[in-house]
Amino acid sequence: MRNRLLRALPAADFDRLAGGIEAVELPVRTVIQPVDTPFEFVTFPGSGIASIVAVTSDDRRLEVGLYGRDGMSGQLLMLGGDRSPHEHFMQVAGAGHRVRARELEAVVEESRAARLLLLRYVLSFTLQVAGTALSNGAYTVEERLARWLLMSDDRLDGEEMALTHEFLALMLGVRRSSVTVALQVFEGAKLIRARRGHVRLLDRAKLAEIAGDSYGGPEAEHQRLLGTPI
Amino acid sequence: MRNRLLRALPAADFDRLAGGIEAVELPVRTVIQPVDTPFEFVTFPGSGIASIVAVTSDDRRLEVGLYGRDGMSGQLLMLGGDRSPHEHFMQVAGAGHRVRARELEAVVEESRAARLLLLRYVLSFTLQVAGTALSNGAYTVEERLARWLLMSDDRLDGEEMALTHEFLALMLGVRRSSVTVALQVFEGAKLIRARRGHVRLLDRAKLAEIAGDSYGGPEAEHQRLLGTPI
DNA sequence: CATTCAATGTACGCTATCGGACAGTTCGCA
DNA sequence: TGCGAACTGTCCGATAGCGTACATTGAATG
Repeated sequence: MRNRLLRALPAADFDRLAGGIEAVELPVRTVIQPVDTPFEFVTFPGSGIASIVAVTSDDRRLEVGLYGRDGMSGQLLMLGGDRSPHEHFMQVAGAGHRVRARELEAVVEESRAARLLLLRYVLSFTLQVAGTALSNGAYTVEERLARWLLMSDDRLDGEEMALTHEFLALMLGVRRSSVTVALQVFEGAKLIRARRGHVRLLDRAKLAEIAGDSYGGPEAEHQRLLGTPI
Repeated sequence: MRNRLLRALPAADFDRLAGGIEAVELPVRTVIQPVDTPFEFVTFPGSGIASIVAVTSDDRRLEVGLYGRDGMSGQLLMLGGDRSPHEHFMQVAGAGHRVRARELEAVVEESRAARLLLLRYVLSFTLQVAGTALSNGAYTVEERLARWLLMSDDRLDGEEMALTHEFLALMLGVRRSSVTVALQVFEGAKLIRARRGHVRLLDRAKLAEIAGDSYGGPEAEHQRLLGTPI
């Protein structure tokens, strides 16, 4: 059980949930939560990365947030919602656990500690989304790409990530070739090592320098509020 | 008392708060909530518009969200936070009420109904922020400006809004003259009436057409979840 | 009523990014 | 082992929006 939220849940609450917890494989492109569909399960990844993507009616897509072992799919459930206008899908393959939304709701209803824990996660998530709004509005493609790589790396312990330029472009809402060029710049500066369909970070510090204020704020707040790094 | 959240609060909870509720004037540029400062009050505007702005270390500013009589300043308080990395300030002057953060926390702690109400507002707010991320990443200045005007107008019942191009540019993270030009286009098409420091919407339907999917989704969800228009 | 300053209109060259196309490369599968 | 599909590199003209500067207008104030 590698998901940080499940691990941080008070033992009594965890035990109450335990019977309903189900291990799941999360291959790349798995849709964890379809658009505007009533919540059935809440998924807690233990590894891999899930993207939350807004879809426009002319079928453009843009990432508004992401999570891995630090989060879960039911952010809006915690706020009293029953569905999400965004799609959640696995951007980097992984595995995790899931629980029926109703069961989690029941536990959270009764346990103040569980509620506070998950709401603090939702807080951290909200800051991340605000950070995405800022990035998209005020930073260049290169800066935004650096931010994205750092955020993903945070959730993967420096593992190599299986990602194509095409996917990255989708996430950032830019052309595929803009990503290609930016990655070349990073590789030229030995900040990353890129191979067909794979990226590994080599120099987080320099990437953070490039990302500037688009990276770091929400992450620091997460650490402060949840008491653990992402 | 025109704030929708205060009005929707169960009578018993409202009465518990009532002693601590204080009427406040909210002139333009009033800072309702300074950056990274522990919450002291939660402000419920009854009129006017508050902007939530992210500030970078090189002092660029960009709006991530806004609220008026539909919202309150303590979004993060409801999630267990004690401060916000964003600045809240009045973009259009108004008036409202405020309560000590502790008092609101105490009421929410004990009243499930109050908690659910305010969390549903936070949900709606989160969708708005995600909408800002989408707008900033995937829409043109004209589309984003149309969205902003509509969102503001929603909170002002068609009143004229006192706004300069400079302020609008700040909100959208674009040049002042880009706003000037876009407003001219709108005025030329008789969608708005602009005078020095003032804008009034004349044709919401056409503006919504221009804004496209950048406007409407979060607003519809708000209606569905809170049971009232914004 | 004159003055001053904020707000607005406009112009110009510049840059990032787009949209789209195409060729080369690598991978997995037949 | 060879083929086809997916991925990556590169290039082109087009364009939205930038940065900056300056002129004009209107409102408020002495």
